Amino acid sequence: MTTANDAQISSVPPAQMAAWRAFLEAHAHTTELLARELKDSQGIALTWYDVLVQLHEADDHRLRMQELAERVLLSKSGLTRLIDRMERHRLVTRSACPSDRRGTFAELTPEGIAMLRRAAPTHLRGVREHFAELLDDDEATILADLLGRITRAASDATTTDRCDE
Amino acid sequence: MTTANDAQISSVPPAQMAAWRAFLEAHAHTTELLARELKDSQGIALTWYDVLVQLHEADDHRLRMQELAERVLLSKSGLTRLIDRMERHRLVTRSACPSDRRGTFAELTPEGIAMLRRAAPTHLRGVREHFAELLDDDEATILADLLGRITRAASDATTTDRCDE
DNA sequence: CACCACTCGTTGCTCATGCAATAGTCGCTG
DNA sequence: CAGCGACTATTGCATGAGCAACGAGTGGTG
Repeated sequence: MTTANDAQISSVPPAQMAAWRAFLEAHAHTTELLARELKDSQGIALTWYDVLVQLHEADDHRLRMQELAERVLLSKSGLTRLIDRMERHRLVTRSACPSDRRGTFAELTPEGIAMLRRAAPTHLRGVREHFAELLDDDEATILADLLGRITRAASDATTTDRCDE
Repeated sequence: MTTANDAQISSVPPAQMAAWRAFLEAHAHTTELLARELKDSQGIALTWYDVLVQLHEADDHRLRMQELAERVLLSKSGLTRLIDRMERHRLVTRSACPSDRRGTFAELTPEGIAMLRRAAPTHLRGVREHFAELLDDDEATILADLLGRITRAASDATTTDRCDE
């Protein structure tokens, strides 16, 4: 396509490629470790914990399904089943949205709050031990900045590529 | 609830917590984007591409199942099925290991190599566009260093916690 | 050389997730 | 105010992945 096919193949500079691989490895290993620690200590999956946190941070401890799906980085249907399972375990409940009858709220139950309180120390200890303690404040700030830049670019690409791709 | 509990709950400093969330978001968005680009252009999943790359980099374009599983960050059984599917598509073949009759090699076929050549430009363009171009060389080096540190700590924790947990 | 603990890869099972299609609802426009 | 396009959540379906159990094979020890 261009003068050299090889130029295209080697088009990611070595330092950036190393960073990319380090990024993938770090994510896989840390999340696997955190997921296992949480499962072993409380018997719940990381996705469940994430739902509990998001709901806890929301007004009235509840969110619309769509909004929650975006926050926990899951598809709508994926969230529907996840909330099904958590509802069976009494950690959340569904309730109708009065102002829009299409809408459904997922809301934290007292049991859900209790579970969050039990799980949080385990999870936060894990994040601290396997991530936070390895970074000083400056490094953490730099990291958040770099990764925020990457997220924004990816989000832009996702929203715009309906048109320009 | 109490001062002690709060201390535990807030035990990850803000800068590090922000970095952690940025880390999770960046990973979710970039991998989803890259996976979709690869699927749209070549019809293959990111895991397939990863297998092709790992085999291509290996001596004789082949690896033992176990070794390959570790490199593509998948469980043994997960890799078994993945190689099943790729074998059906003629991208890889299995062959016996002569020196250890328990062992199996997964080996790249010519079709596999061809697929890799077709997919690589798409994927590398994606990595460049959505990741590499957003970092200068110094930033990439810093990032690889920080994340490498995190990976090493997680790997250590994974291998040692059979004993100390 | 007989045994035994370990390793390797596969299989059965279960769970988790995304896509496409669907039913119900909303609100705008003619 | 009737109708239509857009949106909300759920469902059917197919795929993907891990855990535990298994059968075959290996290598070290008595």
